Amino acid sequence: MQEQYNPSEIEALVQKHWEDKKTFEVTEDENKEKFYCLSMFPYPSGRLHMGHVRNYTIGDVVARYQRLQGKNVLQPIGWDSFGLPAENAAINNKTAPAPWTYENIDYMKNQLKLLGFGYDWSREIATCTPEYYQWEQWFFTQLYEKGLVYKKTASVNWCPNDETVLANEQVQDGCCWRCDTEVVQKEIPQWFIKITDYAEELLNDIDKLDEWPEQVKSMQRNWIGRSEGIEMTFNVAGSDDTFDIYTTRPDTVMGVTYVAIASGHPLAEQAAKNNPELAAFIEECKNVDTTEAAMAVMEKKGVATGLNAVHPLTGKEVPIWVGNFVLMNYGTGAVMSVPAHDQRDYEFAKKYNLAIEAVIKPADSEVDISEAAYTDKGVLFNSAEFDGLDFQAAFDAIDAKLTAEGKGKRQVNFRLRDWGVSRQRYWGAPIPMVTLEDGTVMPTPAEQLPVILPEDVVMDGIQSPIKADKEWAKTEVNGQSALRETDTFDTFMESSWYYARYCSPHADQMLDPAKANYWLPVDQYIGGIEHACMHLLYFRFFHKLLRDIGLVDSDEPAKRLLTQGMVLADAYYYNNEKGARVWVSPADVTVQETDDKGRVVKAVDNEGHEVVYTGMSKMSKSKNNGIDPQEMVDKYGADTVRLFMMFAAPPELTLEWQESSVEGAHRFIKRFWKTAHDHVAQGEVVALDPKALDNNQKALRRELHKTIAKVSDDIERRQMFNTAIAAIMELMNKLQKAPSANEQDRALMQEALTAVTRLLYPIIPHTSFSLWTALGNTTDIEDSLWPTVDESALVEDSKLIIVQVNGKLRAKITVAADASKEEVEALGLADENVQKFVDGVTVRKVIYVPGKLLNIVAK
RNA sequence: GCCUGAGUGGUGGAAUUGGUAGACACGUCGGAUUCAAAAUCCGAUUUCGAAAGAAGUGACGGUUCAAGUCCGUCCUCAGGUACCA
Repeated sequence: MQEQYNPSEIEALVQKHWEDKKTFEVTEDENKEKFYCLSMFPYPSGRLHMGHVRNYTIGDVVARYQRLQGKNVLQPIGWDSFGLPAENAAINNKTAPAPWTYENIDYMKNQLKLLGFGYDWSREIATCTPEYYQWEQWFFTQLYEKGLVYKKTASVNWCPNDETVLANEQVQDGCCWRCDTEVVQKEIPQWFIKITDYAEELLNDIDKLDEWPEQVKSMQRNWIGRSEGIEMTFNVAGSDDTFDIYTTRPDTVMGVTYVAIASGHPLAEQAAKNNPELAAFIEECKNVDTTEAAMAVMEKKGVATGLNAVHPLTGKEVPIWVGNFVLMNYGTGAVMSVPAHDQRDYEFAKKYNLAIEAVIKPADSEVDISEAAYTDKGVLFNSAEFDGLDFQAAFDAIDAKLTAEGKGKRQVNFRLRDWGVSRQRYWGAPIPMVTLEDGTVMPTPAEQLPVILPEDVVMDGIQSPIKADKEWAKTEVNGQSALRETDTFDTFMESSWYYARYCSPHADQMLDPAKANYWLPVDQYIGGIEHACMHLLYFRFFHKLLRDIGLVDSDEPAKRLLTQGMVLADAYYYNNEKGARVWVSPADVTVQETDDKGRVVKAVDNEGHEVVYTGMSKMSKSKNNGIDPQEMVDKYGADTVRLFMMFAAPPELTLEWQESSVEGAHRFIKRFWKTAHDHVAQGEVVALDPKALDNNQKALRRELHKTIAKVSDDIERRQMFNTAIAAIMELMNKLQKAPSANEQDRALMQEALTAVTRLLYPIIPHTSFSLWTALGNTTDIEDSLWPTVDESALVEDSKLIIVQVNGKLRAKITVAADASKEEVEALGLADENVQKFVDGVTVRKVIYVPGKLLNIVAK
């Protein structure tokens, strides 16, 4: 054994051993308990950043821990390799997305290997290969046959200058990020999958996810957003036209003073024919940013159509307005407005001088709507026969009346919308649909799958190469000439089923059900909290689709979920001559001035541009603030980086990146190495005889076994790797100072070091692998078992009791472990310092928490 | 705007079920070792105070023998907000 800790040498040797021995390649084994540990696969953006290191280290810690529990552990990895950044990089670097992506995969794969993650590389998949996406195309055609796929028009961001569709991320302050032209909305036909058919099940099954964080479950419940309400029909006065609205507050319906419809509503278009002001407003609405956040904060505007609607209950006429806040694609494209009891309607009514009629008041007072709407539930008034009813009674009565008159019905609605999967981009899986000469739209026939995406293309930055090349779409189906769909899938499609493909990555079908059912569901899934709603919902949805097509047995894809907090870093940009933002890596920025709170006021980059500081944000390609771990790995070794990352914070917490304490992690490993070396250098040890230990040795052994218990609990149940490491550090601090004078001292040290080596193995596997052998073990540490707690070593004969007077700490006393309340109370009251505080006052009450605390209440 | 989190020393964080606030580290300061330095080792380190003690977990209020933890109102930051992944 070498005296000096030399990480680069150790890590290369151990990694080669794993590779030669195929240590982490696994097959189905019915004789062993399986454990499927999965970290969300990376987008191959170029280099790993600290968010990846965190994600994959957590996964590797869990996988290696479970392996030492004797389980058959599957830990696969792959690449979520379609997506927008590849197109941008291709344009900037004058290459094509495919070679850029494959180069990144090669580079990042090597980085993952250098970090020593125990992946089964034989299962590696890249979603941009036809071997993968062909099954997604096949699956989509199956969903089409089942009636779960349909086409409708939906709006996209359109840059009129570049004549291209922009992602939300590519729109900044309403303008194109490349040319700063104002972006408009354009309606185009797109494919949708009916996730809403599964809304109820997706919502109900959240209750089965008892090992998912409450945070995620709560976010998903709200995202799905089940509501109970009433859909009712309004007639247009003086015409046969009708339109529907949905409300969750039917109790307020008697207070409707106007209705608002979307600019794209047929009634609006009709009314605009003879109304230039309205026509202009509808045109203006086309430029409204339709993202939810923008819609919520924008100025609410409207124009009257001149039409009136007939109130379905009162028969009174109320004006129909076009509102920029109503969208044709969501709900019915029309909303009823009750300004007295809805704040948005209230502000709108005030602005345009529309009537405000209160119909709800608190149960025991009058309602005041002079300043704002009264939005609480209450009791109806000014509501004819419904006066005096509360929310639920009014709901039922109004429902009954509308139903009886055929003007409305009770309905459950979801906030969740169907999943639009069409993208007008090149670097994605082609959507396997064709349009025949006669206009028939149908799935690509099975024998023509996969629809291969050509990789040898030139990106002009404007149009997708498969749209630009008019020949690409031409094909023949059923003896007719036909045109292929040139849109590609949303990349969330690929990431929705990769976990299942890993179980049989080379199967010549979507997945091999026997293998999938052996490994699934995933036992531990790990990924960023930013995926709480979208990816994690699509992932659950796809599992149910796979189940309903007969490929898997289970209802949910993952038993346990750990959502890691994001790694944030400072982000800076400057505007180039075109007005577009250029993001600068924080590594290239010098801060010149900060305010009194330490916030950055002035900073410049290496090229002298004054840059704008936007605060801490998620490490990402788009903001160019990812910190590459490579430099740290080169300097300190993978084990130090892993240890540092796990020690820095608990996994769920957001981590604001700073490199300062990496030295401490490195020092710890060096001390661990030296302690082991010094011990081994003293030669042979005898067997430990617990009965022969003196009190100091017993105390040290108790610390050891307490640490084993704590570390096991911290890793398995709590998933708090930082406190597991802190506990090991505390133990090591004691071991370093432990004597080695006699045989039992050394036997105890041997027991401790072989235990600590395994406790640290999940976190610093290379170092532990080497020390395990150095400590005289003849098999690999991967084939050993996790240390067990010797309960007899934990027995204590005395306990420390905290003594408080009126809740304030006044003494700490040591009592026999089996002391009664009375004994502890007597000892506590007898304490000199306690006496000082109870002297001259009456003891009113004594609270005793057994084995822990005594609180004397005195006045 | 809405949904979901977070806020504790100079810094990262600990306090697991309401029971010693600041574990474990980083940094800083002092010391040992050294011709000197690096590395290493030892000690101190929430604030005020000589001490006794007091104050203290984003702000304000409440519940309790006891609150970082529970309740209410608010502030700040982060994530998501359906085409970044």
